[in-house]
Amino acid sequence: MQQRAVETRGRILEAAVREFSEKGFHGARVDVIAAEAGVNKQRIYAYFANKETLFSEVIRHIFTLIGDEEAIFLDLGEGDAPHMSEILLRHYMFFHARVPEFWRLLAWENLESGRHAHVLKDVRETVFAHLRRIYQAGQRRGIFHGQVSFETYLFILSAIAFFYYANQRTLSHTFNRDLADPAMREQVIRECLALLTIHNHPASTEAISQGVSR
Amino acid sequence: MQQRAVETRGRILEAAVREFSEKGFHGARVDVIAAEAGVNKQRIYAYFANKETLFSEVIRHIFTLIGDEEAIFLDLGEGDAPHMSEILLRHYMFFHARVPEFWRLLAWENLESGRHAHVLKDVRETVFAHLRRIYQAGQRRGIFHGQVSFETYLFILSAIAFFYYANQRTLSHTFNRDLADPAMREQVIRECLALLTIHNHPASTEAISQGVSR
DNA sequence: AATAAAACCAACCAGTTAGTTTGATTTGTG
DNA sequence: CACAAATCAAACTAACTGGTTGGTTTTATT
Repeated sequence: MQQRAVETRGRILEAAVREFSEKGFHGARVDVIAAEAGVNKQRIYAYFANKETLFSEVIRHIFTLIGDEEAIFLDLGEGDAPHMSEILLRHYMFFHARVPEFWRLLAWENLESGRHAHVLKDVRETVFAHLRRIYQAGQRRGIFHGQVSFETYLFILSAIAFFYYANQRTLSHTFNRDLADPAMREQVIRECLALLTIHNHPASTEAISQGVSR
Repeated sequence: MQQRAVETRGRILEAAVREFSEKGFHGARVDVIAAEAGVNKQRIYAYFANKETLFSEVIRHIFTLIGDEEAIFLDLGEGDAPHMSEILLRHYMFFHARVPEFWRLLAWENLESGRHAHVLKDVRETVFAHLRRIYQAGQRRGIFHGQVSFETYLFILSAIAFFYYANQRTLSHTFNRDLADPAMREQVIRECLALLTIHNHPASTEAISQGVSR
């Protein structure tokens, strides 16, 4: 495959990510992807067997991306346990804001088929194993709840970040608050961290949620 | 409209709820809805202007349902504050398990358009106002965090329940746990409640998450 | 029994869409 | 330059799908 062909294939994939994440598998149009990529429709079928294969590649592409970005967590050590919740929550919140294609495709995927769940697992395994060790060390030091497993802990953090974006429209309406506003997001992050942090002295809680410089 | 017609319209709506919640607006097929309702396709257009109107009715129907079921919270009083988190979390977890059409349609709606957000707001306003009063009274008694608003509190509970179901496939895979198993669900509920409850004595946390008879 | 609403049957229409084909043109490389 | 890979243009097919139509049958009501 020549360099030019590689680039064309790449442009198709990028356009497909946008189209599929916006409208899902059934709503997406192959002709739109071709137009958006500035490419002849025929080229799509030159590089991808059919619409479904293209969709699979899109999922694989975007699921790999979150795995790659999570790699920075490998730099964390046991000493980072006290502010690990904040680091993780901010990472996911910002990631979802920066790459809305991810949470959208994840949502579509869970609604429409769920055939690509294994991809997500594969790209995250290593980092999660690393984080689990830090968490368990933190548990022994009393930073994290003894009865709350690492899985549940990470589940809650993921749930907060995902739900904040995946239900932004309905939430903004229901609570009469504009969740798209960064200031609002900052407030929610602080409050969530306050709720998830163990406070040894329940009376004084001013120290928390002041943010950690990164 | 005769009684028979009312029933036919009802059967169409029920079939439409199933079809739309399974496949979303674009994936759903009018012919399938007709077949599932055991009704002639023509009847659909006798009672609903078009596919989009039918979809709106479906959303309205299912959004009203959650509002109706939340009405039992009106029986709660300030004395229930200590176990309010448990009552709410269990309610939403069980509701999502019993009526998967709700979280699915909510997810579709947020992905596909978001035009019906106001419906959800309208049906929940009254109950939420009631719960807010209990929450704020609880805050004054130290049961809930002083810095965490009622909105954020309810947001987290909703996020946990929604995410647990909306991402069940990917989560089960990633964490190597079968979230469809009721025992697993029970464990997650307990751990989440442990994480969300204020513990005055961080060392002893056995007392919590033993469940509250309802 | 008469009437009208409700429902059925089945063909049909028009627009859409994934995927193909044919043939011409451009571009990079030996 | 010569050749092959890459791309374009545009028409085409076959299946699908939302919605309609015309004529017939069933069912409830008076």
